[in-house]
Amino acid sequence: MVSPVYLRIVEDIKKKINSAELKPGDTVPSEKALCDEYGASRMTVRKGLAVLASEGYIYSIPGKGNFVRKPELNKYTIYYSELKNSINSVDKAKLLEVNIIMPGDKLAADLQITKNKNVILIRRLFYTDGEPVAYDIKYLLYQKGMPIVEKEIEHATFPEMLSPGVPPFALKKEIIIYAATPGEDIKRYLNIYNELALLVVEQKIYNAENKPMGLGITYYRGDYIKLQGTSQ
Amino acid sequence: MVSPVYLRIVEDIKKKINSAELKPGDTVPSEKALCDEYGASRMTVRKGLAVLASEGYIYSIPGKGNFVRKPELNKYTIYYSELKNSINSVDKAKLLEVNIIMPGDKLAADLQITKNKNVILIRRLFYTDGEPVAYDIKYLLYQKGMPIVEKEIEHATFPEMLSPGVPPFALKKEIIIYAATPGEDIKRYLNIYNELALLVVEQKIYNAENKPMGLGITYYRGDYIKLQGTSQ
DNA sequence: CAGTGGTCTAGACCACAGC
DNA sequence: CTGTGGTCTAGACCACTGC
Repeated sequence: MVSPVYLRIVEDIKKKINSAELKPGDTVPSEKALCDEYGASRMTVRKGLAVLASEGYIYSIPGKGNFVRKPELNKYTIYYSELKNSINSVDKAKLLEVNIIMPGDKLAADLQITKNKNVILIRRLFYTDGEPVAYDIKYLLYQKGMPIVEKEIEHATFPEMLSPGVPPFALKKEIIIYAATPGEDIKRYLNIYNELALLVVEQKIYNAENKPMGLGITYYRGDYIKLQGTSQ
Repeated sequence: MVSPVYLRIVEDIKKKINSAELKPGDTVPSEKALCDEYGASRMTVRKGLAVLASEGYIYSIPGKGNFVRKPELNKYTIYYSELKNSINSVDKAKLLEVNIIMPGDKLAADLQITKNKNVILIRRLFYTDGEPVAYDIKYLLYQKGMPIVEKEIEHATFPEMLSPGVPPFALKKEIIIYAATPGEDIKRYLNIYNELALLVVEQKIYNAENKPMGLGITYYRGDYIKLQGTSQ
């Protein structure tokens, strides 16, 4: 059970980078030098370097060499869905309204459509342990094959509302996260009687051609939700 | 200017996945079949498949084949630093306090240390256009080479406070995002006179051995900051 | 010019799936 | 057993860099 040569190269170079023996900007030993050091063929060495490159540790400049990359210190990965995330989870959803509306100026601009195009509006309330914890609004462009049945809409996440009309791999998504104080209507929906902050998450879905397919806004009780992100 | 064979393989298979011709769970044509189809050697075909695998499109099971992966619909990438993010930016920081303290129960547990260990406390106020927009607290374990000079601390981000004692590639980080209402002290620091929500971002930094190195909490005026994340 | 990385081949041997 | 992917070699030719 000895690990393959290319993985030993990967591990050795990772160790040198993590221990600051190789610093950002430094050149990694040339492929020829690594061939000699490990007694390996060039393709094997290159496979190891390809792994390091795909993991963001190094990059290469043709004719010059391989170099240690500056780590992206500010990059985090976060898993978010309206109904489930790493810290909290919604156990029930109630459909408040499904309707077809004409967009106002802001919505038409957000969805990059003219104001005479119809938009599907979906409003829901999310519950945890019987308590309302979030108020959710979605605006969707109509897609072929989109679920119109209320049963299907009620517990669907945003991408699920669009598929199977749109294959999921082709979707690009964007979220914007901020805090706000609730207006009177949201206070009523979420049973808020005293001062309480909302965590607001806006979701925007684009198709493969970067055309907006839908906009979603979810207002969470601030004492209910926490989002979590990790680096690497 | 013809693109290399392995990239043509990558693009062709991506197209098939995005157009739902290949669905999650489907098998990609075998390496032998792709060799025949493109008139290429096996190593060239494998290079293309390696790219698709590293980008999350496919995975392989030895002895069985290559398969289309289910897309991670809930995964987002977010770039966050206390002082700068994609939508807003801090232009000035004021150091309120640098001190050495004994941790309370909660802080000791968070940092996984005993209560008799000293912790460095740093409190700052962030400004944009002359207005205070965020209140920032950091708790750090002392590291060799850590900057003690106030000038250096004032405008440093969390990872910068720890390096060069800790090489940046070795750091793992975690953020937790939530909304809250401000207490009296924060209202005073941030000039908040009426109802206003806070966006709170907790940062935790771990070294390569998963030992906590520091905890940071930043309280942003809700009308100031928006965090942005994108999929893919 | 020599040294670098980028692409590619035509084989090889291995371990594992499934019949 | 055949078919699959996983590792590896010893060459080749190309384009680019820098002296």
